[in-house]
Amino acid sequence: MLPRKIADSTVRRLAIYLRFLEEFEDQGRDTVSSEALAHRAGTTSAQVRKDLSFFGSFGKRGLGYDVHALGIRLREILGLGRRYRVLIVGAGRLAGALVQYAGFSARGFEVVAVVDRDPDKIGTAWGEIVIEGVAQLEEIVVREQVEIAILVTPADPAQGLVDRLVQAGVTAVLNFAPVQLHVPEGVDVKNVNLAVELETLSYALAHRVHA
Amino acid sequence: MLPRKIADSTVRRLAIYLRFLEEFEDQGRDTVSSEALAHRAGTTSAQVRKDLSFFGSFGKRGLGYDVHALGIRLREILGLGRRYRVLIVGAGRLAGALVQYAGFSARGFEVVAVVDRDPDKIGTAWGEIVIEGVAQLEEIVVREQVEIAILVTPADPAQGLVDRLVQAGVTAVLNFAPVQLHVPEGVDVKNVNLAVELETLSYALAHRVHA
DNA sequence: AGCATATTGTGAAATCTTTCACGAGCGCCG
DNA sequence: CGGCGCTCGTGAAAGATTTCACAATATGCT
Repeated sequence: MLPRKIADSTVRRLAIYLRFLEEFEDQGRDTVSSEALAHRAGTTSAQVRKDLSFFGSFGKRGLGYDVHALGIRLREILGLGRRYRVLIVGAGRLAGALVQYAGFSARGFEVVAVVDRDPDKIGTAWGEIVIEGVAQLEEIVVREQVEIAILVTPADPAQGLVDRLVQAGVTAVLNFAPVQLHVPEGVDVKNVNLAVELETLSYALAHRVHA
Repeated sequence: MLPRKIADSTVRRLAIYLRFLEEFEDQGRDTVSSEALAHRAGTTSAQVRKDLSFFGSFGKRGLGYDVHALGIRLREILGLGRRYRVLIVGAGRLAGALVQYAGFSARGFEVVAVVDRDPDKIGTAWGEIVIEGVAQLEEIVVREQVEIAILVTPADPAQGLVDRLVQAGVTAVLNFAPVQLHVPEGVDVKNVNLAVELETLSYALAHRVHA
């Protein structure tokens, strides 16, 4: 389960395949072909087979893949066999949407704490979770054994917060702040930037062939 | 302003450069080197120069780029010289966060309507905007001259909704629903899938070299 | 059993993206 | 005004990813 270096694009597709596999499983299908998966995932069958081949050979020639078995295998590969304890930094609306998003906890990502800077928010409850002060950041990371932090703050304080998180032991960060975070070797950061997504759309609109 | 085919990765980086350029402009800096931009954007100076070179040559050798002029040029390239009218489909919490997100309107993306399926939500106001019924989808697209739709619904209804949007004339879609949408030639779709982002993080955690 | 059909697994080829490396232009200073 | 130091622009090389194409193997039918 440990090939040297797998492309990020491959890992993302594996996550997408898993989603459709689960759908097929719910529908009671036993097997699925690379072609069927590819169609659902918006890629090609050769791509699906190549992606999977990095991790072993799971299919049966002439038949396809066993839906259930491949699902298990993909969850294993993606590290989804266990739960992850997640801290959300910043209690704005986007944070609220993330806390409530069922897709996360279904996949094993459990939000265990939320912190914010605003004294008016500290102490208020979001469902099970009571918002704590950002001053307690380090204490919370240790107390809750946080492994993943989701940063949902303005650009300005983001780097300082990530420094504190890393210092406290967090090694994986999902960053929504529109800055490039600098972190030491061994810490993973994934960036999500909604403005950038919209801007690639406007690029496409602007450069469309006008008939 | 019309090179054949520009990589998506390049366009995304241009959007990122623009963000830092604006920051530099606010700081009153007149010029910036490819090296400085690269550092902020988490890439290399050669990459920055190559990205820009697809669209012309904007720098001065020995000096760098004029912050103001390059900003204008990038906004032009990205199609940000005008405002875009955006419809949000689905009025959940994530939609709420998007409506309120200042970054969008600052970049010229103006939310002109929100629709939902839930009769309890229809008629309630979100700031300036009154939520309308999904039945009015086509009417709203025409009335408001919608160009971009943001789909923030569960997976199930997403394809049907996108079919209706395309039929009504929308040609750009930002899709948060965890499905691969099938659209005709000439329609652009960008996908944002938060679960996939987290799963690439858990992949990284699972495959880390355990010292 | 033999044949037709389906679909995987995978090297090799094609394509795409990033990095390298260096010539050339620009401004400053003496 | 000439030389120096800086930084761009870019073709070519390297590296990464995707696509191709086909042998291998499984099933089912007669």
